[in-house]
Amino acid sequence: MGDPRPDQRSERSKQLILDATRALLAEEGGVRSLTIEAVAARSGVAKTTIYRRWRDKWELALDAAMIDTLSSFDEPVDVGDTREELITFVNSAVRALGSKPYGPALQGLASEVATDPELARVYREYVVDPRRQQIKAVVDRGIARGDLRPDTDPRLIQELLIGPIYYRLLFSGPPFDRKLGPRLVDAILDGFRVRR
Amino acid sequence: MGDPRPDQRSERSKQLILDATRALLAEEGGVRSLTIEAVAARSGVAKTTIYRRWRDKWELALDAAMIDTLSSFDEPVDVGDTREELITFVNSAVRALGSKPYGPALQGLASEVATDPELARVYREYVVDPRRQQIKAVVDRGIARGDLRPDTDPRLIQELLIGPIYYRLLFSGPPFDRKLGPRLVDAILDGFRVRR
Amino acid sequence: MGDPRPDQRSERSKQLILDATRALLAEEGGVRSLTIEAVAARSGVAKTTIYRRWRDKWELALDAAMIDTLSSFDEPVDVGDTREELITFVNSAVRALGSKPYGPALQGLASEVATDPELARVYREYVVDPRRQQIKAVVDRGIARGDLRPDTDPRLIQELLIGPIYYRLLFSGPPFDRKLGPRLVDAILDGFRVRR
Amino acid sequence: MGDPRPDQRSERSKQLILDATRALLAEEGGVRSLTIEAVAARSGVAKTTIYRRWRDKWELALDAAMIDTLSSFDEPVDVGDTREELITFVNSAVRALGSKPYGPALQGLASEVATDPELARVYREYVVDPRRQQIKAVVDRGIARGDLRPDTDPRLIQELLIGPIYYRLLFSGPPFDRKLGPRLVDAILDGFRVRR
DNA sequence: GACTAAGCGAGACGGTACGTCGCGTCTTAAA
DNA sequence: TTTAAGACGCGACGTACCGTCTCGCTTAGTC
Repeated sequence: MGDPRPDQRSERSKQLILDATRALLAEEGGVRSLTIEAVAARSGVAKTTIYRRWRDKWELALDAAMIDTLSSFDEPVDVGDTREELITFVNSAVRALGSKPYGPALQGLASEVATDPELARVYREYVVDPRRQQIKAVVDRGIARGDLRPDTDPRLIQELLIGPIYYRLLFSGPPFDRKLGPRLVDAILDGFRVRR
Repeated sequence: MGDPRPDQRSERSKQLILDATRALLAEEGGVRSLTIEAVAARSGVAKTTIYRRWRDKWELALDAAMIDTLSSFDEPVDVGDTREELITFVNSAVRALGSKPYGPALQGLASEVATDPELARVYREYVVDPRRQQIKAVVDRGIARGDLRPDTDPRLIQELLIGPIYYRLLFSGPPFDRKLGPRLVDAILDGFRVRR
Repeated sequence: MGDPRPDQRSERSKQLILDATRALLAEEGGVRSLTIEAVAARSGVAKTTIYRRWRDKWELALDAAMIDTLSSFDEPVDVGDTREELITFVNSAVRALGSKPYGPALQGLASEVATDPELARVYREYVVDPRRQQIKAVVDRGIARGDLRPDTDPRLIQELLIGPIYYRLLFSGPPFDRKLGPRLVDAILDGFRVRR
Repeated sequence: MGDPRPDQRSERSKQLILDATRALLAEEGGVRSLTIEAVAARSGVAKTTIYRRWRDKWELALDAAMIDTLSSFDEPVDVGDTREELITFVNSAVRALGSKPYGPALQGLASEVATDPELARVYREYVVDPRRQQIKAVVDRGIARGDLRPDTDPRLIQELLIGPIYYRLLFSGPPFDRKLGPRLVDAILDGFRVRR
């Protein structure tokens, strides 16, 4: 009684489900080919088992796509150079959105995240907020160093750096090349106005 | 007489459909409550009549949402002040995405536009490209006036100004207030770097 | 006024319609591939033109199938031999039901004739009744000759000879060979009881 | 995996579906008023549940109509009298085709059975073949008794007895009275030829 | 030889039913 | 007790044809 032995099948089937989900997301069709029934079929798991763990396919997709992508984000550690730290920050986003299964998954999830409060909460908790922490740290250091203006708003910086990448992913199309990060960072550092 | 009168029913039912679509989009639920059957029921039109004109509910939603929204975009005409022209440009986007039915519609459409090439084509043709023309004109004038650096890339400007707005709409949430436009414009004009 | 205006296009389109109908009936699929829209498309005639002349596709099919089939029925004229006359009678039915487009058409029409009073009326008027007249004449002559029993009921004779052929067409399947006619006739002439 | 699982709901919904089907078949309109949607509505079952078990409405109708009708067919057991046994045989058919829901169902099914090989297969397996077995037994006994000619063909007998009944049901109309059976049997036993 | 109404082609329309997909729930049997 | 298996109610999909209804255009026969 009260035996704290986790059922091993539980963990195993969870992995099977996530693997199948990632495979489906990476396939032609992205979220389109992601149905609970397809995940069940491919993973050899019963639909019930999936629903026991995730509310619907969007949470499942988000979970599956985030898991190893988020851990691959580079922490913009203090290297003494604000520009470089910002590039590190934005490059992680460019890389993630430009590759599978995260890119296609996010294309498919955008509408749901925008629309479903619970999914938005999860997304913000696991993706938006941690990154805000990161950018805040970078900005704070930048201000301390005297690189950035003291009133620099981290949220605005984040939106200016990340927004265009999502915009390309969703509306105006690729590319997601190496140069994108530096160009964005230089733009928001220097601005486009001519100095007189 | 000699008056080439197109089929009146045709035009009439088209309007009924678009009105019903807009009404549904503006309701609680946005694109979620937009089903072809609901549009048919509300407009008093047969499903087949809808399918005769639009491939699926996404094209219908795009059409319905764009029609009067696009025409409400302010043309950033030459007023001799680049900053003001950019604000005019970005304010149109803020206003559109912040109000019904365009905002909710675009939330629902994002995933489809990102995923369906035909829908993307339409969206780019009717939304992205015209706005690119506008921003290009503004940038060209800005360069000519000596306000903007000669190598200023209109696409980058557009993405920096528009991207964050979409990002809020889809991922990080409101607000879409008056100040957003000026803040974005000032950010990309001046940058955040401290001048030495 | 009140003048009968013979429009020649009228007659022409009628022929086009009937030809297209017969072609469709003879095709793989029989009545299944017979839709008013298909007839219109194949004949190059407007749907309206078809509906102007026939109530629905069943009447059209019946009309098209009967036209040259009925005229091909052999009249069982007086040849002095009742058995031979009966064989002539039944052979016409075997031949008609065994060939296109009449056979397939009747397979498709059976349910409608059984169910739609108006169609039944037409069918009886143009098919059943004339054949009843024929069989009555044969029977009358047979009785007069002393070949048939005086109380011989023509309707029963007709049903015994024709019923089995329809039964094969609809339920138990082919063949419709040469021997079928004589076998049926001999059966109902002689019966199967052993004489003592 | 291949486990025979007696799902109780399964059996229950099957009965609900068949009951609703039989009710609709017995109504004014016969197979005309039989749509899958109507069956679903009346039985309180989902359309998909119907399609899971029957390919289309024809198979459903056949199934529903046959089930208790076939079991009501009298077995023409050996009573020492061939005529009587034949009458027993044919009376079952007269009674079945003359009453609901079998009669109307068969009117509606005729065209489909004639046209759809799979439906024909089912019909022959469950209706035609068993009855052929019956008639064969009767004929065999009749020959053994010396009542019937030794070369009597059971298939021909069956077609002569059954064909006319179907013919009335589908083409020439009622009645299906008590006398029909005996008249048919006597006709094929004695024939109409005058003995000399 | 020009006029005019009937007949025509074209095809949009409201409508019914189709057969399918995938959802999320629920039940059962085995492990 | 947790699974796999899968039936179920449900909502919506997109399609096929139905039979009705304008729309001009064509054309025959009358003036």
